[in-house]
Amino acid sequence: MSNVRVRFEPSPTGSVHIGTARTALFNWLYARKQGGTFILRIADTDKERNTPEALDELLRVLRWLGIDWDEGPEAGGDYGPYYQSQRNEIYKEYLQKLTDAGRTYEKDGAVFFKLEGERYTEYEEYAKAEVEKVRAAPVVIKDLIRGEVARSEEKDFVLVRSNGDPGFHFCNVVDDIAMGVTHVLRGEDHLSNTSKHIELYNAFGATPPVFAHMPMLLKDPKLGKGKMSKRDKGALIEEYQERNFLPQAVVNFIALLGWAPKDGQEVLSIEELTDRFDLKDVQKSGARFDEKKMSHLNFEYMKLMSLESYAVAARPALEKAGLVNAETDETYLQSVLSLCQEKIDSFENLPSFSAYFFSDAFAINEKAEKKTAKKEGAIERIQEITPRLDSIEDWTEANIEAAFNTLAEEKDLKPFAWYPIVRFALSGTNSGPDFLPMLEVIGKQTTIDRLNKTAEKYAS
RNA sequence: GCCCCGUUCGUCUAGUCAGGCCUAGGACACAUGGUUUUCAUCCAUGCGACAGGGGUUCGAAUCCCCUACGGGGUGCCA
Repeated sequence: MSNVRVRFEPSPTGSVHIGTARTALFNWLYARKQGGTFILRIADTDKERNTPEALDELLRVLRWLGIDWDEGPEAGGDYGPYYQSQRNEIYKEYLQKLTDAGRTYEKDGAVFFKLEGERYTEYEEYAKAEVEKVRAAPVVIKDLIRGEVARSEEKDFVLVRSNGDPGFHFCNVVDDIAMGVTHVLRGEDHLSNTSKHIELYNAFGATPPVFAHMPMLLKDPKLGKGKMSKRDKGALIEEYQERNFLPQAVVNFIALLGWAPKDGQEVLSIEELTDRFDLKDVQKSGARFDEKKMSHLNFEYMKLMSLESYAVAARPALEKAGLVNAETDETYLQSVLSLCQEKIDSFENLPSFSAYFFSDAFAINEKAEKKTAKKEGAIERIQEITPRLDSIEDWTEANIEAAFNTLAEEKDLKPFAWYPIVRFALSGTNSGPDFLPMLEVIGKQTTIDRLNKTAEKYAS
């Protein structure tokens, strides 16, 4: 194991944003690639917004994505506690160090960090007020993605709020020092704040970690400006869970947001991602999320699955639609699914595509109805083929095909004359899986019943 | 306002560090055609970008400067 130590520090305030998931993933990927340690640290200092349910949800989502942690909640570790709400003694201790060094002062009940340098006041447009500023020496941020970035802090900032809670910048740096964090990978929104953090490292006499600021995930321009927010469509991992996306597809997709492997391969398992991952290949500019590409990746994974695991993954969507239940015969389910796997690009579309295999109460497509059942001679076609099919003893694809061919020869037509109307009678639509296998799977009795029913219904 | 980061097809990106191999490659999307005598699969083809301007150079997507545009920060949020 290398000495690389990275951490992911989410605040458990509800659902998991796709950008949060990406930050977790990139930290995890880096730790695994380097043989380092991945720490999960919970930023739960805001008591009103943090709930135990939200924390459970967070852990559940991480596990669903296949992200595990070496230190943190439920995993333990030598640098705990891993909840910021339980680290007050440590914060007090570190605050004392700064106070002893003469780097703090109190104002309005809060504790501020005192920058070093010449002081002056200036009218600031942003604050719309005269503010005190400091000409502090620039600090250099060593960033694996952006190179060296120089920036100077110009205002003292809050360490401990007037209600006694330590603030983000302070907790962040103290925890990273105390936990021996070596690399900090986070969103670009923290780049400007990093000069505060380096001021703090310097004040503690600690060596800053190596930083890597990842590009922002941007909102679809049609929806507005700026970074993607939790309210935007596609922004929440939970949405993909509900829509029965495959976790490996979600992981693959978010890994490709702001990063690309050198060899250009796009469909990558989490092992292959780990193997190829390199911070040098992370993009500098913001990335926009494309649901179509996400679906495409999902389909690629759906096609790669064995029929057994495909069936396992398909069940939730089919059960939600009320088409299958625990009693549904697994062999039948798999034979239906074997027809769908190559055709259908998402589990959320599976129920509408396959409903008629499980229920007689399937929807009737009006366009298909017009093109088949309501056409001249449709009933005759059904009446011609039904007895032929009924007389088949061994209901196999080959025998079914033979029945159609024999009839077609007798009538001097092509089997195609019967296919569409039969497909419609069985499925209520004019599209679906390959025709003959579909009949075989549906079974003889159901086929005959539906043909008779359709003939009756459109007889007048 | 000030500070920081960025800018290659509609989108994700390769190429930029070490300038010529780039008439800029791939993927998704889209369009057309084909296969599947169904289709949402599959195959083929097409469409489509170096933000603009100036420099440096024999030569610039690649290096430098300016402008424009985008993003972020500037919170007793994280």
